[in-house]
Amino acid sequence: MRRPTLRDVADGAGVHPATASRALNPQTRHLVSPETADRVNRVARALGYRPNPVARSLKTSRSSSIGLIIPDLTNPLFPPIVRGVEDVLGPVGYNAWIANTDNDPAREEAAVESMRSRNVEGFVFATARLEHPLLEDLAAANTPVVLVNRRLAKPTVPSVTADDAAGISMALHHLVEEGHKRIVHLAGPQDLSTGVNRLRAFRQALHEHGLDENQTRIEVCRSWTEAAGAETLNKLLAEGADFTAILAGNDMLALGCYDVLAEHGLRCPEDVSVVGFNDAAFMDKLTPALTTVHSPQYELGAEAARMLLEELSEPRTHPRSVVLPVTFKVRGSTAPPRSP
Amino acid sequence: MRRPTLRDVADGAGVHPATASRALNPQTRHLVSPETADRVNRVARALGYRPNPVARSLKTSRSSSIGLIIPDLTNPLFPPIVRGVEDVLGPVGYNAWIANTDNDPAREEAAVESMRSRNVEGFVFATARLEHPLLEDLAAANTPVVLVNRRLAKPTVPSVTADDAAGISMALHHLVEEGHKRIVHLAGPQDLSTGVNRLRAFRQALHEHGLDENQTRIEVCRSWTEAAGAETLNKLLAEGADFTAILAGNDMLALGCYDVLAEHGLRCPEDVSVVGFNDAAFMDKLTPALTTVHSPQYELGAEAARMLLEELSEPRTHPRSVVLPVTFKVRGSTAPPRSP
DNA sequence: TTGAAAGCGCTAACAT
DNA sequence: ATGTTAGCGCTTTCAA
Repeated sequence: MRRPTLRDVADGAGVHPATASRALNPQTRHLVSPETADRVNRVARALGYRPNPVARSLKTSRSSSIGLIIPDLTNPLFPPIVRGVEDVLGPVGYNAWIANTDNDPAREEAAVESMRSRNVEGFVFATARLEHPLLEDLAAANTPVVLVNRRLAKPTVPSVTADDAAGISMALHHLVEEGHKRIVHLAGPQDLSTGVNRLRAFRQALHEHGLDENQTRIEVCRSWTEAAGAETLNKLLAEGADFTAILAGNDMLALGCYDVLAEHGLRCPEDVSVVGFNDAAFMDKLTPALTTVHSPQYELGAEAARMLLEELSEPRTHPRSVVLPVTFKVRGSTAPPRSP
Repeated sequence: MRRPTLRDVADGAGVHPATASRALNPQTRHLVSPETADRVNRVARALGYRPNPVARSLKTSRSSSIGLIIPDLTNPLFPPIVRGVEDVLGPVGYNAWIANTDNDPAREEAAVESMRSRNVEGFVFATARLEHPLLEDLAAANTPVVLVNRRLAKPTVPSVTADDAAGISMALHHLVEEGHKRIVHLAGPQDLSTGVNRLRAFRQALHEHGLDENQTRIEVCRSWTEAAGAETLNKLLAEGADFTAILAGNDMLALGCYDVLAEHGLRCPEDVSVVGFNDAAFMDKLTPALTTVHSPQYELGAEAARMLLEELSEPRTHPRSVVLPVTFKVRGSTAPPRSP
C-alpha cells in the first residue's frame, strides 16, 4: 500500500527508471520510443503513480510554485487579488504559497526566506514600499518578482497597479461637480506608492479645477486602516476644520470616517460627503453606500500572475509597469453642496 | 556565493555532516559533546547556513507544514479563521498551505493530493460536508485532520465549531421578545452541519417559545451566498408569504435579503426585521447594521490549529468535538412588532 | 533509443 | 561522542 515510485513504474514497464522519467515527462517524452512511452504511461496510470514533488524539487531546484506576499488577508482588498493570481497559475500547473506579513518587514523577510528555501520560482508582492531593500535584493539576485497594487520609487521591478491618478481625478471632479469646495484629502502612508500617487494626484486635480489649496486640507494617515482614518478625522474635527467633503485615499480610511461622523452626529452625505478608493467588497453595502473608485482587484492579481509567468519563461531586462484602468462608482455617500 | 549546505558547515567545523546535523538539531543536540555542538552552531551562524527544507522533507517525509482547506477566501468569514490558524502554528515553526476549493470536491481532492505529496503533516478543513468520503479516507489513513466551522454527520473527525444551536435560540428569542410571531428561517444547504444544525435549532426554539410552526416558514437556500439569499427571499415575496422577520442562517443570506427588501421598497427594520449568523467582517457597517450571532472566527481557527498540533504530537483514538460559545449582537436590523 | 551512474541535501541506522 | 553508510525519489549527464 506504499505510494508507488518511479522505480515501481519502471519495473512494471520493464525499463530503467531514467527511461520511465523521460517517458512521463512531456518535455522529454520525445527522447523515448512511442511504444515504450505508451507502455510506461499505461503502467503509471494503472499503478496510480504520482510524481513526488519533493524529490523532484530537490533534484531540479524548482517547485512549480510561486510565493504570494500579502499584508493582510482580512483586508477585503486582497482576497480577490489572491483569487486572480490563483486562477491564472492553476491551469498551467503552478500554485501559490500565501504569506501574511502584517506589514512587518521581519515577517516578510522570514516568509520570503522560507519560500526561497522551498524553491519557489518567483514572487508576487502586494506589500511593496517605495524603498524596499528586500525587493532590491531579490531583483539583484534575478529572482522573478512582480508587484501588485503598489510599486517601488524606481521602476526596477515590474508592477501591475490601478490608475491611482485617474481615480483621484475622477473622484475630485465628481465632488467639485456637486458643488463641494472645501474638500479634505485623507492621504495614505507616504512610504507607499498608493499613498504618494493619490496625494500627488489630489494636488494636481485641485489645480486643474482651479481650487485654492488653502480651502482644502490634506492630512496623512499612519496606515490604510479604519482605525487610522477614524483617528485622523477625529483630529480634524477637534481642530474645527471646515469642510463639506472627504476624499479618502482608500475605502478603509473612508470606513473610519463613517464611524467618526456617526459618533459626532454628522450625517453622510447631508453634512459631509465621503469618497473612497478601491471599491473593496461590501463597500456598496454600507449606509449610505460608499461612492468610490473601483479598482479591478481580481484583474490586478490575474495580470500580475500572467506577467510573472512570462518572466519565468523569458526573463526581461526591462521591467514593465502595467496600469489598469479604474472606474468611478457613484453611490449614496456624496451629494449636498449644490450652491453656485 | 552558493547557499551553504550542511556539508559546508561540517567542513568548516571539522566534523562529519552527520555530526553537524545532530548538533544543529535541537532534539539530537544532546548526542553531541557541548564543545563540538557549539563549534558547529557558530560555524553555521557565521556561514549563514539555513537547512534545506526540501532535502529534509525528502528524507523525513515531514514538512513542518499543514494544509488549510478553505471554500473561498473572499467570503469574509474565512480570513479571520486563517489568521487564527497561522498565529498558532507560526510560533511553533509550522506553516499553513492554503487552498481555495470553491466548494468543488474535485478541486478539493486535487489540493489535498498535492499537499499530501508535499508531505503536509495534517489538515485543517473548513469545507466539511455531512457526508464527506475524502475526509473518511484521510481519517482511515490516520492523517491528522481537524474540522473547523463545519463537521461530519458522525463525529469521527475532531472539530471546532461555533454553538449553532445556542446562536439560533438567542436569535429567535430576541425576535420573539420584540413581538415577532411570523418569522421566516432561511436555512442553509442541508448537506452541511451548519445548515442542518441551525435549522434543527430553529424548529426546537420555535417549540420552546410556544410558536406555531404553521405561522412560520422555513426555506432552504441552495448555498450560503448573498445570491442564494436573494433568490430565496424573492421567491417567498412572489408567493405573497406573510412575515415580519427573517432569521437568516448566515450573514451572506441576510445580505441577500437586504438587497431584495430594498428592491421591493420594504424598509428594514420597519417592515421586516433581519437577523444573521456569524457576524462576519463589515456586517456591523451595513445600513441598518446587521443584528447577528457572533461566532468567534479567529478563535475557531486558533483552536483548530491547537487541536491539530496536539493530534500531531499525541494522536488520539477518540476525536474531540469542541463547541465555542457565541454571543448575540443586537444592532439596527431588528425592532418593530411590539404588539401584545 | 535506452541504461548506468551520480547526486540534489539531508537524516538515521549502525558501527566504532 | 563521532563517523560510516545508505537512501529518501527523482532527473540528467554520459556512455553504449
